[in-house]
This record gives sequence, structure tokens and C-alpha cells, in this order.
Amino acid sequence: MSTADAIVDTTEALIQDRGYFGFSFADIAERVGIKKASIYYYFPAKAALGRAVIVRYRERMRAISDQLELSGSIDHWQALDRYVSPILEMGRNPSTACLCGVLGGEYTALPDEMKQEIAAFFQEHLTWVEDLLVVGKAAGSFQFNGEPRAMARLIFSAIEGSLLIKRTSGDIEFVDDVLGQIKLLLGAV
Amino acid sequence: MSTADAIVDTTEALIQDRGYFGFSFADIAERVGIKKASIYYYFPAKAALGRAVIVRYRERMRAISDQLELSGSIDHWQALDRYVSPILEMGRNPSTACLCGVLGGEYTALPDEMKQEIAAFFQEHLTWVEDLLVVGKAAGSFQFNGEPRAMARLIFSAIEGSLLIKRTSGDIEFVDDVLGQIKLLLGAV
DNA sequence: GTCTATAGGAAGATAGAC
DNA sequence: GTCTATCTTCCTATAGAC
Repeated sequence: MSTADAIVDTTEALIQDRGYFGFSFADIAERVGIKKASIYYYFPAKAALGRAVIVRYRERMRAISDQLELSGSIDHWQALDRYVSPILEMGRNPSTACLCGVLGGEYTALPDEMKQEIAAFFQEHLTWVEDLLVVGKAAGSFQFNGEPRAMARLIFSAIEGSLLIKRTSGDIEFVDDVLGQIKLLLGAV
Repeated sequence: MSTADAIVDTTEALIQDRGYFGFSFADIAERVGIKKASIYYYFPAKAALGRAVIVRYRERMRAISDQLELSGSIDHWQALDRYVSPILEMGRNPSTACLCGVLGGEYTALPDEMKQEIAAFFQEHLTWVEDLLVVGKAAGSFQFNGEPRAMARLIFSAIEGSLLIKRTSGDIEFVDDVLGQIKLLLGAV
């Protein structure tokens, strides 16, 4: 693995653990096995590194939902399952949260270039879930009261919230419970 | 208002804005109109101040749910409305999030004395919502599929998540939408 | 590409005057 | 109670050798 990748990997883990203001270049250097100054060869400033981490995270998550083409005849339940599979995986790791959920807490104080990426991440996912709900409801796969947009906001908020709260609960099934309940609520009028 | 109260008020606002690692004693001093050193007369360390802020927040929130005695004959919908009223209020302020939701992002790196209070806050609220769902469902006020515990986890996760995401969305009705959808899901089988 | 060295400032915290 | 002054450590970032 390239040094640049190692730096981004390590930074992503550090942000998920401690937030953007909770780690320093010294933490990265120690874990990667390089010196602080070497990081500046790849990233001109902490904010640029922070942005790069979010951009890569966004792309990785988008790759999953992009595979799930919502037009045509698809299994909406399977699409939902595949969409939430990385979330379930994060949920089962006791210390991992969603990168953007963590950064949402520090949002107001973050550099603008990071804010933009975070807002775009949330917007993208809210829209994707809403679109899935629209086609799934129209096809009769999902049944729920209320508007798809409000339901999407509820579902995605619950995902983000559960990934934060689960770290404090010590219950490995916390996120599973929330995702299971979401599915239950999509299956009954 | 006493100086101690002004310090705690200011710190609470700073944490909600930037997280625990995103502000310094210099920020507090500037806003309160005192010098950094004066803060140490009231709080021996940043961690102690951080803990004091959470303790007060916890008590303030508990005062609301404590009023809503769940035993006996009560209006469960009214109890829910009163419980979420401070959340709605935070939701309508574009920059305010839940104190503990913000701190959940930095959880792993926080001092132990703060971690304990945050975990207790979440536990307390999850239990309260679950208790409300249990009695409300038994009385026929609420209808929903699944276990009250899973439903409480979904609801409270959604509340915390929505208060973080709404700051990035620019939509003043984001939290309203989520709370409205929750109520809709409690009213239909 | 990675290093040593260091600038320049801000952090949390303490001592002691008033 | 609040201040000035200061300590020590850490921070982000840069310059320049190898």
C-alpha cells in the first residue's frame, strides 16, 4: 500500500474514533511509521487531508448504492439489504461510527472544504433512500404511511444516530435492532 | 447570573457548536468576559467542566421526562409531545444539536468522567422512551409492530441523528419531518 | 520521498499578587 | 474572585538537507 493510502486510512480511523479536532499529525505519523513532516508531501494542510478522507468515503459508499440501479424491475428488499450491509458491518464493530456522523458533531467549526463534502454526503444518501422508498412503495414492495421524504429522513437519521449511540451502549446488537425495526416498519401498513 | 453559570452556559453552547476538542478556555474567557485563569477558580480542569456541562444538561432533560409520570391514567400522545418539545425547539435552531449527540462523535477520545455521563444520558432516554412505548401500546394508544425496545432504539437514534444532520441540510423542517413521521408510525399498525 | 530542525503560536494548567 | 505572568507541552506548518 502506498504511503498516501496509509495516511488516508489512518486518518479515517482516527476521525471515526476521536473526531477531526481530536487527533493530530503526530498521531498519524506514529501509526503509519513516518515523521509528521512527511505528511505534508502528500497533503498541504490538515483540512485538505480531512477533505480527502471524506471524498474517498463518499465515493466508497456511493459505489454501493450506484450498483443498485433503481429503475427497471428490481427486488427492493434486496436493494435495501445491500445498501445497509456496510452500515451493519460498522454497527458490529464496537468502536466504529459513520465518518460523516462523527464530523456532523463538529460541523460548525470545520473548514469549509470539509463542510461541503459532509453536506453532500448526507444529501446524496437522503435522496437515494427517498428514491428507493418511492419506487418500492409504488411497486407494492414497501408499505408505510406518510411521505417518502419524511420516511427517508427518519430512516437515515436513525442509521446515523444508532452508529453514534451504539458505541456508548456496549450492546453489539444496537444497530441490528434499529435496522431490523426499520425493515419491520416498511413491511406493514 | 453567576460567573460559574455563565461559564457552564458558554461551554455548553461551544460544545454543541464545535465539540469538546473544538474549543479552548480562551474561547470561553472571551465570550464570558473574563480571563482564562479565572475559569480554574470554578473548575479544576477542562474535563471537570465538560462533565459539569453534561450533568446539568442531563438533569434539565430529566426534569421534563420526570414530570411525565407513566403510571396511572395518562395521555400517552401528550406525554410524547411534551417529551419531544425541547427536541423540536433545538431542531428549529439551525445551529443547535443535542449536546450528547455531538459528544458521541468524540466519545472514544473523551475523558472517562465525561464518557460515563454521556452513556448514562443515552441509557436513561432509551429506557424512558421504551417505557412509554410499553404502556402506550398496552393501553392501545400506540400501534406498531416489533419490540418496544427496538422501536425505542429506532426513535431515539432518529432524534439524535436528525439533530446532527439538520445542521448541514439548511432545512428548518428537517427535525419536524422526522418527529412527524415517528408519530405517524406509532398511529398505524 | 523522507528526514531533521525549527518557527510561531495556542493549548491546558499553575503560582502568586491584588 | 479575578488578575498577570509564566510553564510546559503540543499543535500546524515550513525550510532545507539527504
